[in-house]
This record gives sequence, C-alpha cells and structure tokens, in this order.
Amino acid sequence: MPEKPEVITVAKNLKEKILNKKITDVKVLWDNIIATPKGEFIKNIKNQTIKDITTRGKFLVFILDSDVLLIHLRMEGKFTFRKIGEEISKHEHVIFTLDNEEEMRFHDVRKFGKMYLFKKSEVYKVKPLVDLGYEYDSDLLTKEYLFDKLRFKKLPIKTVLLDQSIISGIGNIYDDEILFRSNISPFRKSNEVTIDECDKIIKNTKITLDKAVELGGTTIKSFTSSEGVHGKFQNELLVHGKKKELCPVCKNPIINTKINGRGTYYCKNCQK
DNA sequence: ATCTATGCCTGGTGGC
DNA sequence: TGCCACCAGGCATAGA
Repeated sequence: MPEKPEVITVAKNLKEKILNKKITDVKVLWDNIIATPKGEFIKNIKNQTIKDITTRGKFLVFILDSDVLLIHLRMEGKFTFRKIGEEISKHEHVIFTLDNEEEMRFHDVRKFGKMYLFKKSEVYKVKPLVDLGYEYDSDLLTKEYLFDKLRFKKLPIKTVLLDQSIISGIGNIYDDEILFRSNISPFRKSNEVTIDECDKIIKNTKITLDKAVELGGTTIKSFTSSEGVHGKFQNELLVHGKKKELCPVCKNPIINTKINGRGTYYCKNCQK
C-alpha cells in the first residue's frame, strides 16, 4: 500500500519518464476510478502537457497547462507503459495516450484508485486536498500542533496517525514503525499521549519517512513504483509484517493484532 | 464533534 | 485437488 515515501518515489520516476509529454487522449475503462464527472474529465484533460509532477499527502499531483490531475493509488495502483495499441491487461483501467507514441496505463487490481481533475486555481481549496493535514516534513508540524489534535480523541494513537487530516502521508506500515521507534503502544488512547511523546512521534516520523524516501520506498506485495523498480526500505522495517519474529531490541515476540480493523504489529515490552 | 458501520474490489488463504 | 467463504485495507459517506 503506497504511503508517502512510495508516492514520492512514483512521482520522481514518472517525472523522468513523462515530463513535458502531452496527453493526446484518455480512455476510461472503469468509471468508478474517476471521481470527476467522466465526460468533463476526458474532455478537459485532452491536449494538456504535463508540466510537473509532485505530491500532496498520498496524492500524486500532475500539474498540467490549466488543470491539475490528482491520482490516489490507494491499495495497489501503479503505472505501466506500453506502445499504442498493445494488448490491454484486465487490470489496466485508465489509458493515457501520450504524444511520444506511448500509453501510460493505470493498473489497479482492486480498482480502489481515484482520479480527479481540477482547475489550478481551485485544487487546493476543495476536497480532497483541502482536508489534508501537514506534510510529515513541514516546519508547521510541531509537538504543540499534534498534542492539540490528540487532546480530545479517545481513539487509539495507531488509528489517529492514519487520519490524513492531521498528518498527511502516514499509512499502516509506517504507523507501526513510528510507534515502535517512539516506544508508544498502538493501543494508547490519543488523549493520554503526552507532549513529550508527541515530540518523539514527530521526530521518528521524519527520521523514518526520510530514510524510506532515500531508499525508494518499501516494496511489499503490492508496491512497485513503476515496472522493474523496487524500493529497499523493507529491509529496514523493525516490526511491521514481522509475524512470529522477535523484537529487534528486546527479543520478545512481536505481537500481531488488529486495531480498529487494521493489522497492527508491535512489541508489548518496548511499547507502553 | 467524535466515532462506527458500510461499501468499494479481487487475489490469496484456510478450512474441509 | 477443488470449492468456497472470508479477509485485507484507504478513504468517502451515512448514521449514531
């Protein structure tokens, strides 16, 4: 499941491949992926050039001539590149024809991905971007900010760190890693997290995500940034996915449990 | 305002 | 071996 480091990696790879290419056509093979009215999406995107590719939260942000294309990969979204007319696989749902005789195809087994098209002037003023909290590396993300957001919430800290309106970009994997590195139990009620612990969470978020970005993200099951490209952060994971393994610090067994429906890994001894 | 339940999806898994 | 019910999981939405 692509989180911020994977989305950044995808954006970098796409930028090398398709910057300044023009989208000459688009075919939508699965309507639910397009969150903007389909006819409007297709009509408006045609003949716009890709001027830049960046990210906001877990969204890929394609800056076009007059519009901005947002793509959320959700669980398994990825891009494949094929020559025009090559056979379309059953998991390729949106086909962007580029002016270099190539097609950029959105491949998504679960069909959970979402795309939006907005005018540049409004994209940051409306949903979904308007609801996003600070980026993990923003100077505005302070311990006071986080503490204030947690104060009245009774949900477990694990759940609240997944709330994109507080810090944007953390998903289920890095959530577990951040809490392990911060020695905080994922079950801890958010309103019982201290300001010093907020400081730890923010610092460990920056350390963990920066390192993951440097290593090109985490490649497990569903994430490859583009064909043949693999991240290396999976080698740095300390607890997530470590079923039946021992804590790298204290050697007690890592617990695999479920918190508000999310698979969760932690060390009962190290995290309080 | 906060929180829970549901729907969206399909490949993989586990039970028999 | 084959069938099938069940599950993961980010996020929007509706309802409590």
